[in-house]
Amino acid sequence: MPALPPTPRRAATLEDVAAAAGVSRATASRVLNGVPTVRASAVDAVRRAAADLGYRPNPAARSLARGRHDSIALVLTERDLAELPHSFFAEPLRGATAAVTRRSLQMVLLLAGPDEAALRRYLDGSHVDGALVIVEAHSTNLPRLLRSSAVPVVYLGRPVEDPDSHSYVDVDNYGGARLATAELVQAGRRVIGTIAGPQDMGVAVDRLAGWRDVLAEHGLPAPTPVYGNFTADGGANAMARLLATRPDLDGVFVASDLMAMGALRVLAASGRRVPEDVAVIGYDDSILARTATPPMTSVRQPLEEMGELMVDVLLQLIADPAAGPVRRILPAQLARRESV
Amino acid sequence: MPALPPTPRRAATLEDVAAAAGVSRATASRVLNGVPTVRASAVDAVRRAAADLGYRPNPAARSLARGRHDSIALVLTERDLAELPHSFFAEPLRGATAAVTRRSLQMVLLLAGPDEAALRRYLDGSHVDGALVIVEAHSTNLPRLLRSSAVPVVYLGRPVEDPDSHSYVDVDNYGGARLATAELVQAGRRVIGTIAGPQDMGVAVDRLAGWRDVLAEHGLPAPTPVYGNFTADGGANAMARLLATRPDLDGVFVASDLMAMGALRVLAASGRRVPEDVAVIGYDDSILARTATPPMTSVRQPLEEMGELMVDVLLQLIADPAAGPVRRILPAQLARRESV
DNA sequence: GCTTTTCGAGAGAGCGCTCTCTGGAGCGTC
DNA sequence: GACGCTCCAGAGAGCGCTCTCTCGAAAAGC
Repeated sequence: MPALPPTPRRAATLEDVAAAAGVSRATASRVLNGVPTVRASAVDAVRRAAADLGYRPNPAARSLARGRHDSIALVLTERDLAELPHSFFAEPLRGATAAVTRRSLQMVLLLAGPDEAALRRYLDGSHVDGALVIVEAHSTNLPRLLRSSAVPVVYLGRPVEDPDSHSYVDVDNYGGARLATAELVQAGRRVIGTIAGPQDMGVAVDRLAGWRDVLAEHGLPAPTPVYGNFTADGGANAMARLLATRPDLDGVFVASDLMAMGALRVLAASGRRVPEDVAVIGYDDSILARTATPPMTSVRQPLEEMGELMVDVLLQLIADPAAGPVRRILPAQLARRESV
Repeated sequence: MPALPPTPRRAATLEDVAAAAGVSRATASRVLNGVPTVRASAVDAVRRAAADLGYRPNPAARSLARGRHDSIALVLTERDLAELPHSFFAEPLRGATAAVTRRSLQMVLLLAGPDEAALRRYLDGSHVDGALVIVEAHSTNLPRLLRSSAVPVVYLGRPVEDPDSHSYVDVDNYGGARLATAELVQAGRRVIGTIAGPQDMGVAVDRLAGWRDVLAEHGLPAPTPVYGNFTADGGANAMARLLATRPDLDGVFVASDLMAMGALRVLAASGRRVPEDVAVIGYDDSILARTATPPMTSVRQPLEEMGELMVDVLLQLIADPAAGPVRRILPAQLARRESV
């Protein structure tokens, strides 16, 4: 005769809790959901029974019954994950996850691959209550695709096309560039160039404008800007071109840390010392800035805070989809190090 | 009289599809799940109806009925997300997500905060079918906590304690260190030091052993190793100490790129050129290595592949939990650049 | 003392799907 | 021609929870 099989260790259900507490399933549900119209002794009994049985509500059943999911999607692209500097998605991710956890929601990770339409289908397929999109704005047409999707969507950064019809959380790029340029001026630099990003990106346009305006306000001449593509090599090329035009350069504002790494390499190769001969300020305050030689001053974006704010905005939209596009712009800061 | 309310645009259910196709719900379900015993004409009708109605199965209902979730958890820690070099989680994440998507599962992101027990409760709470843990091994006691959790767990990297009772995917750290050291020997270096990691981490122990063994095999003396804590500043301190003991150093193997950044800074400050005076090899092949001045040779771990493999292993364990701990070790490679 | 109101809680109908059970055709067999 | 098979497909019972409906009992009102 075979030994008795071990107790199947089925997870406790609400039914079990109700039975153990001597109340109906409905009452147990009320207690666990904080409905106030329950006699105190019943509340205690249910709480105790739930604890004793190690009861955890089955989220699938709950979601089915409620028609809500208590989970939101986080959309990243494979490309960005591979190429973006560390902080760009790690920090917002951290902020968003913290905010989501605090509200006991869960976050589903979605990697948008080449087939972005699949993503739209997924979002319309009633899996999540809303979506957070953290991708490089210009590298995607997600905003176009997701417009009028079944669930609300919040973007990190202003979408390039038709920004007014989307909800987003952004940082003040113009202000950040002003901060950096003003710092260089304050340090006594007089020939302050810039390595700007591609001008089909709003971010890059704003940063260029901030640099230009501060120079103008101080009556300083603006060297012709050079452009990079937000890569290290692009930054190196741009720096070489800038030095060719303005060998007397004594300061440079670079629109990203990654480009600044290339720029530092070229400055070193040309025999110039940083900051003695040329002061450099990057943008992003990424790990690259912190570990550069010398550690580099850089414009810091409140990325983690942005992630949290994205969740706030998304929940607001989930609660009231008609609240229309919500836009929030946060100020940039300057992380001062030894390159100025 | 109020206008008729707009059609509620309720999502199509299986019932709707079945009705449109003129079959029962059961048959529609069969078609959509690829059960072969269905007449061809019915298959067509159901497929067409599903397409017409834009039918997407409700995952909550499916999960409830099947008792499976088709989703796995990805566990990261806040700390790691903040401090680890870019590639350390981005690449495995990418590999894992790709593998998960390919099998049309979904990935739920879990940030393990200070309260790691909450994580255990979550995993036992029947939300996911299994978990992937991508955290710095020594910074956590997750393995202890998650042992005998309700669902299978696969770790990136060998857990420090009691590794034999856990499933993991790791890379051959000893072999990677051998690769790097052999490269330095081959380049004609004769005084080859190492900046090792904390010796309470298995990874660091293995890397140190690889370096030592290769030197011994070539009959080269091994300078006393110096230790860093896997930070840039730690690497800088270690480098300074190493130079103090062995001013004649002409090669150094550093157990992480981040520490190598600090080392490069100190080498530059001491007036030594890389690679002319001292050759440097890092570990991780992160963006730091690629953007360093000069671009640095580094040991590359197949992190993306590891992420994919983790998913394979996890699915295998979900299918057969009794398959016992599964261990997989992948070989390291060398990414050659200009620092040797 | 009887009716009305309020409060607390049970019954039970779903939510959308899966999957077992059952049964009707259509075919071959003796 | 009765019987047994195989092949398809419908009926319907859940999966675990929420939430409306309903109702008894206690409190309040006249």
